[in-house]
Amino acid sequence: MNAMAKGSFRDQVLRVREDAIVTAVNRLLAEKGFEQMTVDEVAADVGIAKASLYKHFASKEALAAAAMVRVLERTLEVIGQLAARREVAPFERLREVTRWALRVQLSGQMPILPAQNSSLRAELMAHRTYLDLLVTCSDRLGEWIIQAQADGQIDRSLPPELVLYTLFARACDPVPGVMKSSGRHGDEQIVEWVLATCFSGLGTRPS
Amino acid sequence: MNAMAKGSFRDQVLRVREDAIVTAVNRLLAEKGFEQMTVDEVAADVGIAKASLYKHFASKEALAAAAMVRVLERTLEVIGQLAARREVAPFERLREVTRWALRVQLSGQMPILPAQNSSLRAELMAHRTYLDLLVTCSDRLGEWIIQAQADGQIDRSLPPELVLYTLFARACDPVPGVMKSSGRHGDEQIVEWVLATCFSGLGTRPS
DNA sequence: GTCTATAGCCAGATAGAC
DNA sequence: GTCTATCTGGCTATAGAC
Repeated sequence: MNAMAKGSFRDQVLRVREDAIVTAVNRLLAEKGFEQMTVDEVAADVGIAKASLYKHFASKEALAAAAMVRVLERTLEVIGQLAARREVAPFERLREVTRWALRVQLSGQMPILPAQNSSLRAELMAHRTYLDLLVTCSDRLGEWIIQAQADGQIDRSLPPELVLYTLFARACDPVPGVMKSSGRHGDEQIVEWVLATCFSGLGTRPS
Repeated sequence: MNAMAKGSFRDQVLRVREDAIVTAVNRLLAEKGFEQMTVDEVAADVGIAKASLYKHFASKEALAAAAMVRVLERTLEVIGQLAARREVAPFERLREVTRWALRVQLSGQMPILPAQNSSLRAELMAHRTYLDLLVTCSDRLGEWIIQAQADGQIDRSLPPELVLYTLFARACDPVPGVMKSSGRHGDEQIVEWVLATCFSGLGTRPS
């Protein structure tokens, strides 16, 4: 939480440690969600005492918020990279972002969407950095959605917000995980199938 | 749990009470999920003491299992009614089942899909009635899926199990609830939009 | 800043009177 | 079967020594 300066050696050690904490939290959030994750597990995973965790982060909610912030930062990086590729149409950019999210999900590193009633929800809604990143992320994706609708590549009768929520939801969908747990299919194959159901739907095109 | 006989008056009273319990559990499962639901809430909602609940159901997991069983029974009823309408194609039947599930979800009565790691999961996997209903339900939907693929109405490149999981997942998707919470759209409109994203996808058909 | 030990709380489950 | 009162265990968070 502190130690933003990267000058001294001690501070760098601190940053590395906090990064390890956030990584552990991120993995546990992906595995079991906020309520089911215990601070003891996080401490054990990082290899330090629970009390030490609380020297870095004020609460369990703060731990989760840090992980959510990092996910959003990475998402914005991916969005930025795609935005630089001017030859890629908005519709394809949305597909690429979703593809990236599905891969992260299948690798067990996508934190579960905070439930509508979670105690986490309130804290996140008061977390400036998180909210700012979320809004930025939504805005950039929202632009692409509207452009894709103008291009005739996304159904114009769908409200852009519905499309946005649908993409967010697909990033946390249980379906890829269930398919993976059968052990019969590779990650890339699952990603392509889920992408197909998301963008093309279950039905075939009428000829 | 007991009192299957409907003979005596006392037993009927018991059945009505247990039905009220299951209804409350069902609502709370839909609202907050298994882990977030507390037995105290259930008792308060029914209007009896917590200890009395445990005279009817052995554990919190047993409460949830009863609710899940009832949902599956109702699902099978819907499936049975659709099966009787021979003029409706399998693809349309799948859409109708999904439409029904989305309506139940929006009315706040669809229990949340049990998470892969939940303590509930283990108990359900040992619950004969639940498993039997789940398998029956999956088999009947699976038949329709395969027929719809043979009819060329569902993408043949998708594994039937993926289609099945996708339909189950859509019944518990957070998207309809989030759309409803904005208060700007009616339930039926939301149902149609979500059905469209599910069966036709986000993209428009190439002409 | 790290640890051990523990406070404080809450939720699932039970005891025992009626 | 229903109640009140209580037990038990697990979890967040903190005290205090080093």
